[in-house]
Amino acid sequence: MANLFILRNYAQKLPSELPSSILFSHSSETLTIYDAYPKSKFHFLILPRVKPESELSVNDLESLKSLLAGDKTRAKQVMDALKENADILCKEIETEMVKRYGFKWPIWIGFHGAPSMHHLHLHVLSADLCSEKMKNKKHYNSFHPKHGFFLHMDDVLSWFDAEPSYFKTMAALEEKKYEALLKDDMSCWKCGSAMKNMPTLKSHLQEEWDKEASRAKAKAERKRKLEEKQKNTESRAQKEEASDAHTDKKQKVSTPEND
Amino acid sequence: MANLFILRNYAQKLPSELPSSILFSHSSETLTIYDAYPKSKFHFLILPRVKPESELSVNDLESLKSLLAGDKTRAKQVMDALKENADILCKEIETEMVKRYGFKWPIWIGFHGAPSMHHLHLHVLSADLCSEKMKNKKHYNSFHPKHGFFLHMDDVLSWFDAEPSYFKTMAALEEKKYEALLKDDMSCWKCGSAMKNMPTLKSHLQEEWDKEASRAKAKAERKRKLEEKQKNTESRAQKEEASDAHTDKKQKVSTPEND
DNA sequence: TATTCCGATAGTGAC
DNA sequence: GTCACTATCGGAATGAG
Repeated sequence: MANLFILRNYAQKLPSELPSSILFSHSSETLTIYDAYPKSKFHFLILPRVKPESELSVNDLESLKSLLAGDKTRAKQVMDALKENADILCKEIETEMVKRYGFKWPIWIGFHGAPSMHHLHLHVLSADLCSEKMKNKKHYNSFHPKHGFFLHMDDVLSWFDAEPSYFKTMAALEEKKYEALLKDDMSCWKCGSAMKNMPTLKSHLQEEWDKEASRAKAKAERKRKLEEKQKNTESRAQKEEASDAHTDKKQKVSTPEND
Repeated sequence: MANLFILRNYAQKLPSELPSSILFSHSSETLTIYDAYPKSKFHFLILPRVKPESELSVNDLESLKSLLAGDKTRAKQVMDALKENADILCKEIETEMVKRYGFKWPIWIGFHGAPSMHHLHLHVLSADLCSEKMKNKKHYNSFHPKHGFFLHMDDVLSWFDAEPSYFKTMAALEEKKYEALLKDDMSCWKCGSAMKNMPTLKSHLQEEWDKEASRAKAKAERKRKLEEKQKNTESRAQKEEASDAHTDKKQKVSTPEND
């Protein structure tokens, strides 16, 4: 992504004009592309498409800031379209999580408070931040879910329902304020412990994810065994039913609790 | 030189205890060693030896600052011994310059205003600052002959003959003041032009030395030819003398001027 | 906060 | 200002038309 305007470029094209190595999917209002430098195991961008017939110009769609500075109703329509497609994307990511890793884990959906690249883009990425492309503090802090630079979609949507003065304050999106956040010391987004450099952070994040994977897989294994047991019980019950049709010992098995 | 006390260690040993890879020569009062990380084509250190019978302790010899803070007469004796051996060393370096490079160039003799290594050490180095070991700004500024951090021996000796108040001021050698000099922007010690980074500086210094070498060799060549011509003239004169003994056309040939 | 390249800068550990 | 190692920080170029 040497070109700061490449997203704007994509957003003005027809889906058929974009290679499948870039475009993952599309809707009438949005394009979903692979982030060229994924900062998590799964990382996509959803862009609002630039349409000649739309009342929103390419300049309105420059960024979250420019969008929120314009007509609020039209802004909300763009946000809703992005949100809708993010939710669809999440389901697809989850399917792929199970296929590749055997379990699901959370997904974050949000914007950067002070993006570098032109054209509004919604980040949809898995909650791990484990990636070779995660190379420096700015990368990391920009996706830390509690640090303030990463603006969760649901939080941004809530601004629309708040007091107009609050909306106005949040929508100002002062670059300086957000840029400063990127220089802060790093901490693990999961356990909160201080991380003094990138190598340490990256090892730690890998460990956190490995723990998460172990837990999830153990849970999946318990569930599988329980279901197997239930199945046996059912088939035994069926045999018993067949041989002793006047009794019914079948009972519902509750799903194991989260741990 | 991972050990900050290694010079003190050397200074307390007998010359016979030091390997020839470290010790170049010695006198009753001094040791001349090879700088382990030469910042010029020739770079030596002269250390005052620590002697049990001396009135100067190892602490007096800790640094130029500590030496000048003590008895002035004894300090002057140490300085004179260092100076005497530096002058001898210079002659030996010059001989080696001619042997290796075919010409001589200046040699700097002086102290660092704020040394890191313990035990007083006088730097004797050729005026080029061309060396693989010259790696950063601090290295360079610490030997720049006009920057202030490098204290030329003759200047330091002149303090002894100045007003006591001036001696006291200069002898204070405030570390903070000298350390600050090392952070200044770099400039060529020869032509004064600004040098914005080390690679640029090092190429430039190499060019300066190459020019100097060309000039010196051209000069040496002119001298050689002139001497040859003189020799021919002489031998012709001898022949003429032999054949015509009553005339004397021999005349002195002046050394060519510096350019 | 697009990446990448280059180089300066900063902290550490050395025995 | 000892070195060597690691990592961070800081500027500049970048590509396309």
